[in-house]
Amino acid sequence: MAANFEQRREPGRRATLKEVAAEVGVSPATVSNAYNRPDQLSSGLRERVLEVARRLGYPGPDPTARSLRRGRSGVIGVLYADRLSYAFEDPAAVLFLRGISEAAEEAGLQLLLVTGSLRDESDVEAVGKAAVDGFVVYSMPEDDPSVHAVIERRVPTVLVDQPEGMGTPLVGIDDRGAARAAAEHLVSLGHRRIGVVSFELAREPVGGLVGADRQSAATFLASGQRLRGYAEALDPAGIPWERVPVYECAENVLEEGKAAAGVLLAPDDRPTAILATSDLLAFGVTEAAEEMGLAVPGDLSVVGFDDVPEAARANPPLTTVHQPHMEKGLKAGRLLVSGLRGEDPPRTEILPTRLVVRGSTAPPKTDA
Amino acid sequence: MAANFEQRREPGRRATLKEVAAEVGVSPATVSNAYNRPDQLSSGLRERVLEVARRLGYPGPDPTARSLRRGRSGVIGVLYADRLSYAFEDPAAVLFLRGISEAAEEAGLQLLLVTGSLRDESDVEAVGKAAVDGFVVYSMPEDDPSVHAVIERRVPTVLVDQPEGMGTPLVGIDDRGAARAAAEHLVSLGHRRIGVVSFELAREPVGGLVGADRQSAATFLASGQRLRGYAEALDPAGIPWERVPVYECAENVLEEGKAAAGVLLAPDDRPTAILATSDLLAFGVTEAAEEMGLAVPGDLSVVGFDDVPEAARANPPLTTVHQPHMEKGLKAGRLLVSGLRGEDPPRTEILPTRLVVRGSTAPPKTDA
DNA sequence: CTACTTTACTTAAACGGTTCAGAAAAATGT
DNA sequence: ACATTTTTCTGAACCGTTTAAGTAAAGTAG
Repeated sequence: MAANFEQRREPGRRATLKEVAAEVGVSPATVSNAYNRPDQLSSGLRERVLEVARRLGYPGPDPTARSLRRGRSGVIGVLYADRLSYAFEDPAAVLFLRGISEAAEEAGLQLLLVTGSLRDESDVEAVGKAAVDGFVVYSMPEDDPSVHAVIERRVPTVLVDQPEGMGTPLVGIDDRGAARAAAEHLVSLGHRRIGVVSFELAREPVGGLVGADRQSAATFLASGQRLRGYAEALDPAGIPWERVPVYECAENVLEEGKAAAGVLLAPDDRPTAILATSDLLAFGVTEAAEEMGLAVPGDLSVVGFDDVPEAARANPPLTTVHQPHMEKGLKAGRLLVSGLRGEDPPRTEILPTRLVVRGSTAPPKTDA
Repeated sequence: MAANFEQRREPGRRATLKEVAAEVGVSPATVSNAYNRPDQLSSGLRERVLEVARRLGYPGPDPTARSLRRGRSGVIGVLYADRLSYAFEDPAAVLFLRGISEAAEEAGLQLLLVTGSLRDESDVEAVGKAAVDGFVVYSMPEDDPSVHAVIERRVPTVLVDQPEGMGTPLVGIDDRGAARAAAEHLVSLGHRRIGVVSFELAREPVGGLVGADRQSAATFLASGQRLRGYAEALDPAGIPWERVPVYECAENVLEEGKAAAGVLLAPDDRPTAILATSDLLAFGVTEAAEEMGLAVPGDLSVVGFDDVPEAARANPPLTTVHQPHMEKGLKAGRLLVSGLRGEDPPRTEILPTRLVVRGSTAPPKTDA
């Protein structure tokens, strides 16, 4: 008795189930049942167990031990390419996370944010160290070691915005078709000199103008497909893709969009329109243009991609490709959940997109 | 591709460390060392172990088992009041999460998002079921059972925007002082008829106008303190607080702000200014006002709280109280990390705020 | 009052690793 | 060649639970 009392006061050490059992004078199994299967005990004893637990400061069954024994953790991991902190910078990613967290809540699961392998090799471990029942892999280049690590883990997985891989369920959009529509919009407005601003093409982004070789080597599905989509619209319109300058940004952030614009808008035969593969980059382009004294859309049309909420509120409102980010997260999450239940979810879900024409695009000025 | 076939995951059990050991013909300890302490093996044997592991499809030590044995999980939990999906709706919360995730990355930890107890009782369990080494509790009413559950868990914890509790480290701002400044700003502009829009005052928000009794019973620290701050500025200015209408929103979302405005702006002696306890609510007020044909700031001044990035870009730009959300997350995260290391972190960190006067406030129209 | 079902617990074997205290073998010093 | 250190690997306890299978006692049917 006295010993137990002492233990309670001891800082640091928490009581264990076994200790509670000893104190009550029952077997550990009974204490476990008190928490997990109340119907297996007389309610009197259960009360007594709970009461002793309280007295001893036993916080309930240890989650880790329980997970080990039960074989599942009740957690789903989200693998994101960039540093976690960037995930929160991109409104599209935030929306996606929101969708996923909604799916997680539905299923009573929790969300573990797992940082992808950035430049650093050490972070591949993170995937192996994550105690999760399954993964959602969001927007990673296909050659990323972290993605490989996820596959190696052999847990249910859903890929998002990625090439199909080994029969893993997939959620995505028709990047190529959507990009084509964006480019066609510019063509139909009469633009002939067009520049492209893309985010990372592959794991090690170069940052700067890139040629066809690098473009076709893109391992970041979204980038690669979007560029192809642009090409498919421009080429037939008599705008040879080889002559279209493509700037690869090192990161999907506004600042990089500005930098890109700085380069693309420099030459004398400056483009009359810019296609950006994300709204964030498009905002950067707009900002840079305005700083250079170019009016949008008067002197320069800008098209984004994503249709984040800010796009509609921007000044001018951004013409962009809408995609259902939150729904993408929700779908991905639900697919994973059904995978966890042992069901066999549909292989592929392609979500619809649409071009939203707003105020950032207009016919080019007829150069006098 | 043939490679795909090869990698296609075999159905059935994953190999365990023990099986790998058996196959290689060494003890489990050696396999464990191959992964965790390479210096304890001859490199030749290590190679052999890793090779067999690969062949058997052993994904490396199970994270859960490892956590159990090691006594730590490498995960920090973030407890947020609302449903997880709402956490991503409030830009302030997103910024905070970003700060936290940065701190987590610094320390090589992962982030588990734990949903607080909403209305539902069942979610208190979530806290007990989370396999984490510590918690950051973000902006919860002090009487919330989840918060209590966290304390019960007896793991290192950092409270954010909350009353001090049991010697737990705390990160916050001077809500009262900041709110006072906001209200004083309106007073100095000459406003006499002022309305207040607050988010939840306690766990079970009422939604509607609330009297002094409920106000003083606020368990949501931020709300309570901000109201007191407003009162401290208005009372001495000859605007008796009892006469100031206070509308409690059921949730911190734009729509609720609109609803509040609908009520507050209805009467004949409508306020010339509104104090909102968050920017999100302020946006709602502005939107409602404009729909009612009231110009901001011409007919109505609006002051927010938080200074989320959108505040500066809004139309008109919102006058609001700036607080360093991301830094708050960063600080909280770092405090927790040092707590996990067994260090004894400072008890309390109060971060600075400042009133940012922008375009949504102006002197009241001199009613003719 | 006997045979059979329930109820209320207990036993003991997992779950999948880590780690500390050795033991055996190899390397080093003298 | 012998004592000593270093390297390489093993044994076994342990982390804190859950759960299938079993047992004793109590309840029910006939």
